[in-house]
Amino acid sequence: MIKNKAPSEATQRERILKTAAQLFAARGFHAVGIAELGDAVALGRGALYHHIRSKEDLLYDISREYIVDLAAHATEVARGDLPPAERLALLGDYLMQKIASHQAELTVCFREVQSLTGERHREVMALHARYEGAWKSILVDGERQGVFRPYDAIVLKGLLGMYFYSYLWLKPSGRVGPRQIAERFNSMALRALAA
Amino acid sequence: MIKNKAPSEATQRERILKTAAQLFAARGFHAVGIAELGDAVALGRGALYHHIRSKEDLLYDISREYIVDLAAHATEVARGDLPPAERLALLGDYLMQKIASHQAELTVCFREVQSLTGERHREVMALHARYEGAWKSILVDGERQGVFRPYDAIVLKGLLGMYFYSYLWLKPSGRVGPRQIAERFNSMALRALAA
DNA sequence: CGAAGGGTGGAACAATCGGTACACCGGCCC
DNA sequence: GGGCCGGTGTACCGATTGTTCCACCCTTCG
Repeated sequence: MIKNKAPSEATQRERILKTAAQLFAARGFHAVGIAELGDAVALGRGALYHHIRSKEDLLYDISREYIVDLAAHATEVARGDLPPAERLALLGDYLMQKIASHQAELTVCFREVQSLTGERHREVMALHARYEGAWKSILVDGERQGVFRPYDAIVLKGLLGMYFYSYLWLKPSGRVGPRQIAERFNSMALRALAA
Repeated sequence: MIKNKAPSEATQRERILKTAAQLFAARGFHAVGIAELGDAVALGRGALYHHIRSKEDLLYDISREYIVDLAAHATEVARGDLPPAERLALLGDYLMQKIASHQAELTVCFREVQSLTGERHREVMALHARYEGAWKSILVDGERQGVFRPYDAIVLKGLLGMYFYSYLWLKPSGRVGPRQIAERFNSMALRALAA
């Protein structure tokens, strides 16, 4: 039956993607070999290659999924008609939640982009730019409405760095959860932006 | 003469370190092979290994030099008796200047630490912690003097992320120089910290 | 003039790299 | 029951990995 086969295969692939993300996040894309990944998922190389196309595709699939998700959410929120400060807080919340719930994947997405090549690299970089563009449009809106200072690309880079860099130090078992972290970062951002 | 030999050898080694830093920064430590590095410096593998001990030592030397420098400067400034806001600005200035003037090396220092192993990894991580500790002590001082809000580790992480992340997007030929970037980041930090 | 020694290039090392080919197993449908 | 086929393990591919070894070259010094 298709019904029995499909889910099993899908979960195998998801398991491989998850394990690969953890290994890549911990030691770096090029530092992890196919053999090591095979051991980690308890699969021979032949079986492994039945589920993936290539090692780089693995990195591509992991990175793409999450930056697409972030960009889609941010684009939607940016287009809304909420006050800019609230839109910005929504982006901050969502970002911190994603990093906290999928830290390995987002570490890969942020830190290992450079290991993609050719068209795949360009595509993922374009998605990163799209995400940043959504933030920018909110900052520009805030300026037009007179609630934010004049838009400054450096300020935007600084804010994104503040949120992004958390993939490095976030502890899943930390005392303060992602919601509280987002709250503090959001209020820092708003204080920095307030006209 | 020793005088003729030593400088030549020293500059050879420095040239290797600089080239390695650029390659590691552009494509990642494990993605760059010794053969490629040899080509880049126009040296055979044998000649190359006459100047370095191992590939990982290359990464260690690059990382260590700059985090030691940052930590030393930050520790000294933190111990000073300037107002906390000014001490913080000094750290921000120095950090941005270093990133701008040695972007490849600091990219390696920040992004490739994970590729170090064993004792070398622990040592460099400890230096990073030392650097962060200097920032923390300034924030705590500011709290005691009543000029900063109560110390919050999350806020510190956010501020450091804002500065650090610039290794990714900084353009040496950018319109705004590192001093102006530091100025804006510093004022953002102070607005976020102001009691 | 000969010994010495740092600097160099290149061969060779075992190990591992990502990826492919193929034989086999087990449950499915006809 | 026989053919089919997705899933799997294993052997193997050429290429490249980091590192070592050694013969050479050139300068310097005795």
